[in-house]
Amino acid sequence: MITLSYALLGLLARQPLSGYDLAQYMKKRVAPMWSALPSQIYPELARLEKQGMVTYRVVEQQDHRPDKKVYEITETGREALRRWVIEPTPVAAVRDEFVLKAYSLWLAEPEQAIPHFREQERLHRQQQAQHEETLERLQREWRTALEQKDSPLFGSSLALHYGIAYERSYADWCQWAINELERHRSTPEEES
Amino acid sequence: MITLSYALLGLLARQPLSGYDLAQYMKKRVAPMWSALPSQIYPELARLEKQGMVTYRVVEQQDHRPDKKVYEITETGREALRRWVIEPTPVAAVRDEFVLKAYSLWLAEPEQAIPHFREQERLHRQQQAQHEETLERLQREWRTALEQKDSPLFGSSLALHYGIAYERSYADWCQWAINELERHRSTPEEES
DNA sequence: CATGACATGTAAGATGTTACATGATTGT
DNA sequence: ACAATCATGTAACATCTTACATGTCATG
Repeated sequence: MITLSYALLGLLARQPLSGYDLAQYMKKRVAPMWSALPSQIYPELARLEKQGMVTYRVVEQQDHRPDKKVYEITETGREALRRWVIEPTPVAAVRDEFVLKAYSLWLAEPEQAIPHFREQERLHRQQQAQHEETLERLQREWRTALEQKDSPLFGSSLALHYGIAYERSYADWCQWAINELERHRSTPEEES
Repeated sequence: MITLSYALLGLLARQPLSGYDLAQYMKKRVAPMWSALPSQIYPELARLEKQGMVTYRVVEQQDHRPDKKVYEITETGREALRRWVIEPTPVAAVRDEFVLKAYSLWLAEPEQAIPHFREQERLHRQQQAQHEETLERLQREWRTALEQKDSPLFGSSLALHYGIAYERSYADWCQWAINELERHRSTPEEES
């Protein structure tokens, strides 16, 4: 079982969903932890079904919209997920192309890099704001559930807090880098 | 050209290195940005050589140690690296198995998860301390070079600052989560 | 009249990991 | 005696991305 399987089971443990729904969730809600495209999700769901981790029923739609398969987690799937959750995990390897570019930035003109840092900062602040909004909505609507460790919302809260911290720290780094780059740019002028 | 190529070129732009050296660097210094194993690095170096991005000369060793190929970046390689550095970059997708487990933590007993959070916190604080040490060493030994935007050490500084912020934010999240988990554990007792 | 939402997939290719192979020297 | 360091790779496998295929309805 690959990690993606557990991402899917983690969503299905909360509610039944179609492959299409799962793909949407992977883009939005699960984005701070894992990501996958539909072309990987559909075959993986078929594999989970063969292994007895999920079942599905075909739901016919109105308005000539295509039929959909709504997947549900089985007790076997729930057990596998429970076991995986409490297994030890190796520290995640970071793979960030933008930071890697920063490492070789000394080869280029700072002026050309500054707009890219501004854009990254903007996008990460935007993502941070979105997570904060989601968290606040959960807190307003489900105050009591968030206090129960056995509520799915407790898991959502943990993940959202991670996402918020990650995005803020990333955006702050961009801001700091822009400052450094601009400081360097103005330094030669101080010679006069 | 895959991202790994630029990671390798980014190291070779600073000094000539063997494949073995590069593999060591990828494990330590480049870890906060990218990672790769020797089995991927060696074939990739061969491809870079075919493309004229790097050259190598065989260096015979003493003490019956195996010969090594010391790679050097070419002007072509340096130009490719320079162009890549100032290209726009899509926001990096996060893929963190531990955070994904947190999302489904409501299915398990918090007591079983707490030690894993403690271990992750320990490892991330350790990594943070190591980056801080490296940065301080650079600052002590190369104070003037760090102020020059065209010095490799400027790139190192950017990357190290990122790594430090990332590790601290991760460790802080673990600490916060442990607190939450312990609070939940003690809550039932407050009923009396 | 084109794009996007809905809905499910397949096929080919790129990228990354795990396991294996060799062989001397130095440290525990 | 056993593992680690130095040094370079190959082969097989697992995973992920990109491109393609199908068809209707609503929106701009």
